[in-house]
Amino acid sequence: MGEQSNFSERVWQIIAAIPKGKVTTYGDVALLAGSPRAARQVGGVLRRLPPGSKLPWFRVINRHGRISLQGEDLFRQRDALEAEGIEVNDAGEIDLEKYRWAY
DNA sequence: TGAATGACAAATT
DNA sequence: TAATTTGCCATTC
Repeated sequence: MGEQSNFSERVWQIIAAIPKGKVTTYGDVALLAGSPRAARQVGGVLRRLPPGSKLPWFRVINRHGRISLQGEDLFRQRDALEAEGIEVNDAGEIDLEKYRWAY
């Protein structure tokens, strides 16, 4: 019971460390977690977060600088990002050059 | 135990 | 340049 895999633990810690007002990519989180080709699994971890999670999951976007979520979830993520000063256009795109977390 | 899943990314068309 | 396919692998069922 309770014992989570090392990968999920790492992902949670890394995402918790993303500064407010910055974003990072699924690929970078995977890299930092020690599994460079597990970007897809990072998304998997976030997808399974409980609704009330305090983790800043919304600071994670894809390598194109775009929000990967669709529908209502896309709007929720965009609003959360804009709420901390990050510019997001109507297509759900963010300027990675400007907001990327330099870890 | 194994097949299915998928909030990605790189390669190929 | 954009769309599609392929590779990837932790997790779930």
